Amino acid sequence: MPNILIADDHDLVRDTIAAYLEASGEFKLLTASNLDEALEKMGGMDAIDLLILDYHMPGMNGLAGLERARKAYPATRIAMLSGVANRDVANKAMEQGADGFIPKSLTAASMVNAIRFVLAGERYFPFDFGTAEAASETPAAFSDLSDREMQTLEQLCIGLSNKEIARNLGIQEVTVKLHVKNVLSKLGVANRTQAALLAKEQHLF
Amino acid sequence: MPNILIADDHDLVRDTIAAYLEASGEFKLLTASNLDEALEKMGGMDAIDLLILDYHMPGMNGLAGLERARKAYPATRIAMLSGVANRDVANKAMEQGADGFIPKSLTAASMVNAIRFVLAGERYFPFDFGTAEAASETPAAFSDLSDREMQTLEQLCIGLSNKEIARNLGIQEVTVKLHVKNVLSKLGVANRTQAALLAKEQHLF
DNA sequence: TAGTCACCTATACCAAAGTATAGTCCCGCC
DNA sequence: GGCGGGACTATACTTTGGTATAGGTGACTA
Repeated sequence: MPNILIADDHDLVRDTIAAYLEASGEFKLLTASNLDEALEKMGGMDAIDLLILDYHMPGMNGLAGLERARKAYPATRIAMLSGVANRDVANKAMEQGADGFIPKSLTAASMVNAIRFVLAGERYFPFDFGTAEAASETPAAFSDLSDREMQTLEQLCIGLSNKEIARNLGIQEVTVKLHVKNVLSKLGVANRTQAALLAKEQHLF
Repeated sequence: MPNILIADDHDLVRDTIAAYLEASGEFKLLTASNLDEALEKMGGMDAIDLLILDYHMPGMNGLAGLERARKAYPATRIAMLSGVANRDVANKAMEQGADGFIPKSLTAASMVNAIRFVLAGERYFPFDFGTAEAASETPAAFSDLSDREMQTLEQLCIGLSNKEIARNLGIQEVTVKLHVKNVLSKLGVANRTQAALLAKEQHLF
């Protein structure tokens, strides 16, 4: 029977999903409440066939945690679990070596199918997830941003001033102003606060 | 056997929790994916003993949805379910007539106990939840804000300018500047963007 | 009654944010 | 080669944001 290790910081969610999967009689479940605990348990038991990681969980830092897990266990199948991530995040996860992506909008039955799929060696990616719903794909506006503009936006999202951003990026304040102006017009917002709020809402940083 | 209606927009979370509860053999479960659907199902079947509402769900608008549900069904027991809410939100939920508060940090077994509790006519509130963890209680800084300052902060959180805020609150722009200044110093942040981000991070608006 | 506090307004000043225009450099592309 | 685009800088300007100080009102309270 395949061993599955599921890591999610919400005990309730993790335990009930684990119980649901175990009830199917097809899998053996282990759980962890953060990335470090998950990696540790992997070490003790190398017979884990599938590692399921919650996108929002201590130690993850977005997709950085996925990379850590992937490097530590290049052979293990890894699936991402997320309630908020949009399609672009899912795409990036797949690029970074995830074997599957399970949005929490999936039904429980579909999740089981997805897991069977991944365990069979396929990669599971629900291309249709969230299509019709509101703003599930990163709005086109964000992909229009150039590299520098994106970096600037990232700094805006910590509430930094133009001067601080200039120092951090090693450029002049005037240049930052230019980038900020472009960001605002490309995102269609009126000021830096709205830009930061919008980016945060889309879970970009 | 008591009837429970659980409403959560994440199909996966809702279905697995429902399955878990049903597996206990103590309850009969119904589900809904948003508040309107939940209220509708209540109407068709007035034998619902417990309504479980996710704090973040279409139609909820924070605790406004709880109030709607409470008004529509004054006699039904209602519990809130949340993965992010802090203790202050939980307190407010209890004040507004919730009979229980279930953080997702609870274990599955504790949730069942909590539900038994609520169905028995008690009010369930996990006083210890999130005590030791990071920033689970609304930082003191926020409670220092006066009414007007709080209203001003709320407007900041939509990225409005001082002028717009002044118009919305029916006061002069200079006054808004005063409120903003006070908010910044009370929250210990450098500018309006940081204030907005901080408030959003604490899920205040 | 005096004190305190939230709230509002006013004037004034300086710093920061945002706009506009123009020009340089580099790189990839037709 | 010429072209366009991204990144960067510069100058100059207007608007907004944030600080400082001072003063007026009403409400609640010692």
